[in-house]
Amino acid sequence: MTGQVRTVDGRVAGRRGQATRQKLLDCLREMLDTSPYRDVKVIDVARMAGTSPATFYQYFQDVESAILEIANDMAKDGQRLKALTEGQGWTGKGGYAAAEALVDGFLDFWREYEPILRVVDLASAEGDKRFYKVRQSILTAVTTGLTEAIEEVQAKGKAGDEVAPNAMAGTLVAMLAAVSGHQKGFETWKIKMKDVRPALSTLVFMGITGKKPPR
Amino acid sequence: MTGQVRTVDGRVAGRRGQATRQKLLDCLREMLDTSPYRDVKVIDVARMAGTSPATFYQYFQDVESAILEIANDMAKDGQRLKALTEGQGWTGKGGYAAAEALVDGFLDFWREYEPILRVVDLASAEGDKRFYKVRQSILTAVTTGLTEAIEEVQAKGKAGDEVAPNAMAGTLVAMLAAVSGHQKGFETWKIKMKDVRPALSTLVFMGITGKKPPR
DNA sequence: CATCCGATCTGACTGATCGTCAGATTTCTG
DNA sequence: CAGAAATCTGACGATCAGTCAGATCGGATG
Repeated sequence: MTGQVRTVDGRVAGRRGQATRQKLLDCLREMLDTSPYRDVKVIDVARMAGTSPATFYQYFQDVESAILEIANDMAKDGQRLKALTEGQGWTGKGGYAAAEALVDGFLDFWREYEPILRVVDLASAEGDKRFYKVRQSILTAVTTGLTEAIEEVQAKGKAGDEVAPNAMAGTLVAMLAAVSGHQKGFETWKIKMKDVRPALSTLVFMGITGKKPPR
Repeated sequence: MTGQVRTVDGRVAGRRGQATRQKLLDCLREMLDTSPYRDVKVIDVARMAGTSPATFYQYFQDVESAILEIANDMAKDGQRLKALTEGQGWTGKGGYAAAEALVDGFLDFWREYEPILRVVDLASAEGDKRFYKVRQSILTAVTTGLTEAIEEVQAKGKAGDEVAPNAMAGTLVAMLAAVSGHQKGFETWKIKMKDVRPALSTLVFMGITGKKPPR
């Protein structure tokens, strides 16, 4: 799957090439930490990496492609979120703990990759399928996990015509992603993340079980 | 508040000037509908408006400032969302209907201003205070409305140490904004908006009342 | 209607970045 | 160390940002 690293013109990159490429990616990521996406210039990234713009274009089609690369690595790391939906039952006290773990996992993950996820979100919303795919690869795992959990709960209960499990799961995941992506915003405002965590956990729990969490 | 329209160098714009300015804003908005934010060029906007780049810079500092202008108009329109949290009680069947109305209001609003909201979201997350303020002016009204609703419900009930009302409200609003902003994404995927609406309404209702909605 | 004047627009320019390519430089191989 | 392969870069044409002085427009005046 993860084929060898190649240059734009298809040659396989050697040791030195890989190092340069990686350095460019690192610098790009740092750049995104500090500058608005719209203002990230190839020339700045190259300068920071101590190389020339031409070198950048040897390894990447354009800035977007390079970010996509970083995003792919991130998505690989993101697969660990999947585990947070599996294994434990979702009812009762253990269920609420599971909800809390899921929430914390999201918050941490988003905090770590915040600038990249911003770009991924934008590009996805703008219809770029490559980025949409990356975003989905992170969210899908969690969404399907939650979908199964909801289906299980609904099967157990007398279950009338409930909310569609996958819609509820998708909504919960979108909520988690959104709040995670605006952590700074919340804190700049009058809302403490300390209070947001239980709010999220409660909504996740209620979305899955349909009940108020136990105290 | 809404002072006269001024050029960059402080002169008050007359009829012709206002028309030109508006045309530029319209073209910019159309541009954002079709091109990625990062690719929107002043020169293209000017060309589309049948004028020259120099004219653009007569009315706007840069592309961001112009978008901010559009965003401000949008925010003004967005104040109508406030009404959706007021007036009706949130308990029982009427409460669920209110939740549905709120959800629909959000979905419609976001659909209408999608490309602008994308940029507002990004710029806010990137720390641009001007855009953050616009975003807040839309969300705050709704958030405070919901906060009051939750406080009211909690006061009525025996209310132990519940979730912080403003955190819950902020979370619900973030959820609504997120899902609204990814409507296309949901549909491209396997989730129907037809199913998402009740999921959202249910979460809103449960977040406020702590109970499952009545059937 | 001719003239004038402020409002408005634009051609033209400088500087910055993009994206490319041929050729220089470095590293590897034997 | 020579030769080949890999890697890097200076330099270039094209595009866009942003500025300014001067051209044009449109209404007011006599």
